[in-house]
Order: sequence, then structure tokens, then C-alpha cells
Amino acid sequence: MLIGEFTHNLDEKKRVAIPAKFRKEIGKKAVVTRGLDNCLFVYPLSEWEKVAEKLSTLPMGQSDNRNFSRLFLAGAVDASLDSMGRILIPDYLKKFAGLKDKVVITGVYKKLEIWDAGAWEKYKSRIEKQTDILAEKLGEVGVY
Amino acid sequence: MLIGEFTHNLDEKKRVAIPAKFRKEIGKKAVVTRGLDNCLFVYPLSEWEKVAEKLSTLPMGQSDNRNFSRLFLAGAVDASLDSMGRILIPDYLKKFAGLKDKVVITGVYKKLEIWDAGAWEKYKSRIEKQTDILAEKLGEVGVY
DNA sequence: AAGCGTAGTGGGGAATTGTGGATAAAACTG
DNA sequence: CAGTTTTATCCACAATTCCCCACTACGCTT
Repeated sequence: MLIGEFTHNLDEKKRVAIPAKFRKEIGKKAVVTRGLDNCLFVYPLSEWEKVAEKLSTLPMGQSDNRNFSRLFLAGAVDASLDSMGRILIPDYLKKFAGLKDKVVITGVYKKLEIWDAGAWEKYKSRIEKQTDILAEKLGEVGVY
Repeated sequence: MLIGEFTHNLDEKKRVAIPAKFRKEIGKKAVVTRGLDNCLFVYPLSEWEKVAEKLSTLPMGQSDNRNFSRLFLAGAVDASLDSMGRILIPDYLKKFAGLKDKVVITGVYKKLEIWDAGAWEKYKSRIEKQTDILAEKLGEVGVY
């Protein structure tokens, strides 16, 4: 299971190191794509294939489905880890997530998320204030 | 699987380079035709044959089906890749998709789409704002 | 506390890719 | 049938990307 929060640098060649802790679980190949709330999702290849498979079954007659598939699939990019365990972030994803040089990589169960460090801090402080909602959600899923 | 987003130039001879990443999967022969939402679809030959097959089974009693099949089939052009991996876009397709010199080529699972760069940016920013719909669709395909 | 090992960062060189142009073949027209 | 325009194939340069190696810093162990 992928859990934890790490701050790394995005170098001028747009590479980010995947935290060593995650590497054995990610394997050598991963896929990066647009996520929600302006972050990027990183899937191990096996997980990605499951998701893509399901996507392909959506009827393309509906524009909602087309829109979604386009953002998700066209936004995706094969991100093999180099010999140092780094992945390459394409320009358009860097721009999408508003990444500067400091980025935060978080493990969220089956996938990783990549955030701009500033955006992550803002997001966190915003969410942390909503303790009551969090508590309620915890109850909903049966955590006490 | 064809995924990713690439910006290339349409030169004055109306040629576009297929991103190198896609070439081995596309092969040497492809078919270009009118797509949905004012972009062009590019299919590897084998995929195209499947699509055309399915289209031929649509009941031709409905005018919607007739119209769609005509646009799709009649608009299709054989687009073999030249030695540099480029395809040629006929005038009427260029006009249909409103292509200027900057175009975006996206991989969407089994096919590629070709967009005018400006149109793609507008489309993206419009869709990206619909966070609620995207989140809902993500749930549908089982991504959490 | 010191040394060893691992992890993160940065840079250099080589190969690949994209783009534009040049030359050759073909088609069209007068 | 010849000249002109259009289409196709090929070549070369320039820029980007990819891959490998080296350095530094931190942490853990002994």
C-alpha cells in the first residue's frame, strides 16, 4: 500500500524522484495523468491498465464520456522510471498542476499524487480546518 | 495503448509528424477521418477495419445513422506514414478541423485525435472546470 | 562518533525526433 | 505533347530527450 508524504525537487529537466519507499511497489513502469484538485495521479502500470480497460467500455456517444476519456487518456503519459528512480513530467502536465521546483509526492492507497508544494500546503490547511466534516466521513466508512 | 498529448507543426505541405511513441503501435498504414467535437480521428488500419465493420451494422433506417456513416466513411482517407513518420492531411479535413500550423495530437486508447492547438486549449479549459462531472466519472470507472 | 550505505540532485554526451527543404516522379492543362 | 503545377520520397540539420555517471547529504549501524 502506498502511503506517506515526501517533498522532492523537480529539476530543470522536469524530472522528479519517486521516493525510494514506493519504488518496489510501483515497479519500473508507471503512468502519470491529470488528477482532481489540480494534482497529478501516478499509477503503477498494472493499476493503470485496469482503469483504462474500464474507460474503454464507456459509450462514446455521450459527450460527457468523451470529455472524460480525453482528459484522462490524452493527459496520461508513460512514465518509466530511469535508473535513478525518476520520472519525467511533460510540459503540459507540469503546467496543469502548476508545478514549480518544489513538489510533494503523496501515497494514496493504490496510486501516488504529485502536488506543487505551495498548492499542497494551502490544500492541507484548508482541509485541516474542516475537522467536523472529516470526522463525519470517518464515521461513514466505519472508522472510530 | 495510445496515450499522451503532443504539439506538432503542420507544415506548408500539410504534413504532420506522428509522435515517435505512437509509431510502432500504428504501423505504417493509418486512416484519417472526421471525428467528433471538431477534431480528426486517426486509426491504425486494423482498428479502422473493425470500426467500419461496426458502422455497417447500424440500421440505415434512421437518418442520424446515415448521416454519421456518410461523414465518417466518406471522409476517411488512407494516410500512410512516410519515411519520417508523417501523414498527409487533405484540404477538406484540414478545413473541417480548422487546423492552423500548430496542431495537437492526442492518444485516446485505440486511436489518435488531431486538434487545432487553439481549439484544444479552449476545449481543455472548458472541460477541466467541470470537476464534478469528472469526479463522478472517475467513480464510475472505479478510481478512488 | 565515524564510516558505510542509500537516496536525492545535477550534469554531460549520445542517440533519437521533428522540421524544413531539395530532388524526383506524376498528373493536369493548354 | 510539352510545360507547369502538384504530389511523393528522401536527405540533412537542429533541438530535444534519454541514459548514464558522479557528487553530496543524510541516516543508520557498529
